[in-house]
This record gives sequence, C-alpha cells and structure tokens, in this order.
Amino acid sequence: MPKKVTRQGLPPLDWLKVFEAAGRHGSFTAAAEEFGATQAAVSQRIRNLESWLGRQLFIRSARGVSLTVDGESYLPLVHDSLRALEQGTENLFGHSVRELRIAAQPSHLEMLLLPRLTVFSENYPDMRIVTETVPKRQDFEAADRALHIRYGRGVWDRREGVLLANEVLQPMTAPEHAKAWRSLPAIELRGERPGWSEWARVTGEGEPEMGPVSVDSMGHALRAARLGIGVVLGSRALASSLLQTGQLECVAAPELATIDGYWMTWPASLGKSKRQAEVLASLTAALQNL
Amino acid sequence: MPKKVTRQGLPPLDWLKVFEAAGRHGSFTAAAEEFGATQAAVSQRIRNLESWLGRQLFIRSARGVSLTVDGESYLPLVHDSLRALEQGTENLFGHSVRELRIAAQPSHLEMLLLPRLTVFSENYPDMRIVTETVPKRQDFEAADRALHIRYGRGVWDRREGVLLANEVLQPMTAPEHAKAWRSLPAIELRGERPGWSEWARVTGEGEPEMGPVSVDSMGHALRAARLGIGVVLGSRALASSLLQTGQLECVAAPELATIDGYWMTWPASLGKSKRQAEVLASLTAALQNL
DNA sequence: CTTCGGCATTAGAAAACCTAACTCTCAAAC
DNA sequence: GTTTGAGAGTTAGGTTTTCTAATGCCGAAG
Repeated sequence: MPKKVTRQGLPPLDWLKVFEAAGRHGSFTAAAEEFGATQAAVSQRIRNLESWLGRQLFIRSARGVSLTVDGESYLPLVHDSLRALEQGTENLFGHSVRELRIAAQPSHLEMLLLPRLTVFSENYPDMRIVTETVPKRQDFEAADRALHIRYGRGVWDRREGVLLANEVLQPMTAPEHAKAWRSLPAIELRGERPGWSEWARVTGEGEPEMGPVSVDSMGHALRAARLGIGVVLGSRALASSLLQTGQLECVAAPELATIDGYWMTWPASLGKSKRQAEVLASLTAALQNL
Repeated sequence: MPKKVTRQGLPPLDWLKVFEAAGRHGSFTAAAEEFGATQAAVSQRIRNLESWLGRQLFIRSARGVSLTVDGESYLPLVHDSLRALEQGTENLFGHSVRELRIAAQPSHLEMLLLPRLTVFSENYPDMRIVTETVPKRQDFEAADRALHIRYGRGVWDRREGVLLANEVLQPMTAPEHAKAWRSLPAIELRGERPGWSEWARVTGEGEPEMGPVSVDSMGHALRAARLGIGVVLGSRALASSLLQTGQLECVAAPELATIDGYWMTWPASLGKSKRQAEVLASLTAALQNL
C-alpha cells in the first residue's frame, strides 16, 4: 500500500539542493539567502532530509552549523551530481533559458526598450537580451517565438500581451523653441498616427504652418524636432527618455489621446513556468515605467 | 526582484525524476505507474519542465510519446546523475533507510511479529527487518533507537506508540480436549498477568484444579497446552496464530479482559517524514490485524 | 550577565501539486 | 468507413507541501 513511491532510494531532490548550499556555506542563513528564502525554510528542509535519511547531517551550535561525518561524506556526491546536472543543462538549454529575444521596429528598440533595459538587467544580471530588428510590419511573423514590442490595438493571434502605454500625441520642440513654438514650421509625419489636422480638429487649436520636412517614422520626426527643425506631434511614450533628459520639451498645448498603444506580446507557450512569468513581469514593469 | 531563485540554472529537480522515468519508458502512463501517480500528474510535470527549459522534450502522438532530439540528449545526463545520487545515497544511508530494527521479548517476536510479517513484507519488499531479542524488561533501554513491541499500559518516555491489542485472557486447550476441558489440570502461569483465581473471581466460574506444571512465560504456557498437558489461561493476542491454524482452541468459557495490552513504540524522532510514517502505518496495520 | 548572531519551532498563509473527469486524436480492427 | 480503445491533453478544485513571520532558545563574545 505504499502510495507515493517517488523512486525507491531517492529522497525528494529539491531537499538536496538546500543541503548542498547549506553544506557549502556552513550556514543555514547564508543558504537561505542564496535561495531568496527564509532561514526557517532551510531549517525545515534539512530536518526533513535528515529525517528521511535517518541520520543527522549537521551539528547545530549557537554559532552556526557544521557537517557531521555523514554529512561530510554525502556533500561531495550531492555537490558533484548537482554540478553535473547544472552544467549539462546549461550546455544543452542555456541559450533558451537565459536568452530573451525581443523583436521590434528599430525606433521602438531604441526609444522604448533600451532606455529602460538597465532596470531589468539589474534584476536579472545574466539574462541575455537579444534584439531582432523588424524593418516592416509583416516581418513580425517570422519572429513568432520572440517577444514583440509593437504599435497597435492589442489583438494578435496565439499571443498573450500587455499594454505598455497608450499613445498620446503632443506638440514637442527643442527646449530653446518651446516658448515660441507657434512660429516654427510643423514637421509632417506620415503613417497611421493622426496628424496635425486631426489634432487641430479635436483640440480646436489652430493648425500650424506645415514646414518642408516630411518623415515616415516617429523616430526621425523626434530627431528632427530635437535639431530645431520644427515642431512635431510627438509620442509621449517614444519621446519619454528625450523629454526626461531635456533634449525635447512639450510645448504648452493640448494633447491628443488615441486608442492605439504600445504592446508587448509573447507566444502563449511562454510564461507558463513560474520563472518565466517572473522574468516577463519584471520586463513588463520596467517597460511600463512611463 | 527575482524572488525564488532556487539555484541559477537548475530546474526543480523533482521534475527531472519524472522526465527520466518517462523517457526511460517512452510513456507517460508507464512513468505514472512507476510513481504511483496519475498520468495527468506526469503530463503536467513534463510540461512544466519543457516550459522551464524553453524546449520540447517529447513528441506527442496518439500512440504514445517519443523523445525529441533535445530530450534524447538530455536523458543520459539526467539518468546518470540520478543514478549516481541514488547509488551514493544507498551506499551511505541504505542501512538506516531500508532497515527496521524491532526489539521485543523472544515470545513476542515469535508469536506477534513473525506470523504477521509477510503482510508487511509484501508491501515493502526491500525493507529489512532486524529483530533484537530482549531477554529482560530493562534491556529495552539499550535498544532505544529501535521499535519496541512490549506488554504494558502504554506509557513510555520520549516514545510514541500505538496499542496493538488489549490483553484478553481465555481458557485454551489442544483441540481434542476442548470439550472436556474441565477434567484437565490447569497450567499455572506466574508473572504479571491475572491468574486462574482472578479469572474465577471475576467471571464467577469455578476455579479449575491446578496441575503440576507451572511456567513463567505465556509462550511456554501455550506450548504446554498445545501438547495436551492441560488448560491454560491464554492470551488471545499471542495465541492468535495458534488458534487460527487450529493448534489451540478456546474452550466454551468466559474471557477476562485486562487494561494492559501489547504496544508498539518508537523514538519520537522517527516517523517524522512521510515515508517513515507510511512504513510505520503499514507495520502497525499488519500487527493490529487481530 | 547582557547582547547578539544564528538555529528551532510554530501556526497560519501561500503555493505547488495531484486527481478526477473530461476531451481529443490517431491507429487498428471490424 | 465506422467503431473502438489506448494514450495524452486540459481543467477545476481539493489536498498536501512548503513558506513565512513571529517568537523562543542557546551559547559565545563583549
């Protein structure tokens, strides 16, 4: 009637991870820190293991713990076995485990991702971020196993996703022209975003004089504005880091909110394990941070 | 903010046990049986592992599963590592893990334990039972790490225990004399148990004629009765297997219940782990079985 | 003889896990 | 071409395990 025979002769292996760490450090507290858990958790797991084996592995004293003879004999075996597993796992799956592929248009990579990446990297120092530049919309399909950062309404097949920020457009210029922006020529941005005339219509403002410059990407538009070429109807989200560093400035004029936004999406198969979910959550948090 | 970093680069190891079994069998169902769990449990753990690693390990088809290239590469590593751990654990701790030391008086070992041991051994085929004969009461203290089977009222220091059976005394003879037992001489049993006079007092029966034989252990008394030497005030519990095989027979006379009983006890440190608790429960069940 | 670092212990909360019941798919048998 | 059956996937919900937070305890160092 023995019900949960895991495998004859092997204790629950996760206890061994803890034993190994505790033995290596000679301290339950240190081991607990290594795992990001509490000292009590380590204490209990060790006790379980000792109980399972029917022998003490540690000698407890007020100043810390030290291994018993049994523990001393057991540690190398456990250490080596775990090391072998870790090493082999790393060799075979290391790439997929510690690599995050992110596909996006070049300007999104530059203006949304890169400025916020350091926050994430501090939390996950040895996670590699691999970007894949997507020149055109339809090229996203080729990168269907990667994370996507893209502009739209948040409906994509077979993908989960979160909204990073809604698109909010507002006139922006180089700081030195912010006061007298009305005298600047407007920069035209072609594409799916509402333009100056829509802005004028919705806000009731007068439409500014169009200048000679017309670009087809928000990245170029913002750069042009930064150079003092004119006033641009810029994206709050994309301009965020330029605004924060004072390279651009919002002028005193109403904004135009849209229903579109910047989304991060990933294949539904991702994020199922706790580890991945945490990584995703951390990245999301970093990117949503304004 | 990564909270539960177990150990960078190692998946939860218990998933690997399942992977190894599934890979070995080429079947989730078979693996589930090996663990005494359901197929769904295996399916989920494998999925978790695959998700953690970011790669598929099995190819599912309606007829079963087979390893992918990744799985094929991973299996030997996992197999060997687990094998090494299992082997080493067995070498170091095998004795304490698969050995059950049972201390008791010789007659208890013979009449209580041995007849019921096969039931237990069927459930735990590779558990070694090591008996330690205890000639005298006080010798139990020397075997304080072993299980004890002993007669008394169930109060022992630092030990947990369960009552196997209360002591119930009843006149018994060899089967051929059971009818005419009144004409047989009574066998005297010296010791802590109530004797014939107590039996006569409590039940109101006439006290039988005492014969010439007087013994100091229940084992001897029962053996004497079996040989036709006389009628004995026998212990139901100890005589149980003799009664079942027809070597002894209870006569038609009232029984005498006592408040003493046969107890199994163990050091409080034992039975803390699930595995041990199950083993103990199984042994207890076997011994309580009449 | 007090303090302080480190472990044990506990109850209760949180997470992980398992099972039961169901579905889906394919192959083999009819 | 249907039927059947084995085996895997999927869920929701209950159960077990594990973790945390709080507290107690011990002994070494001041």
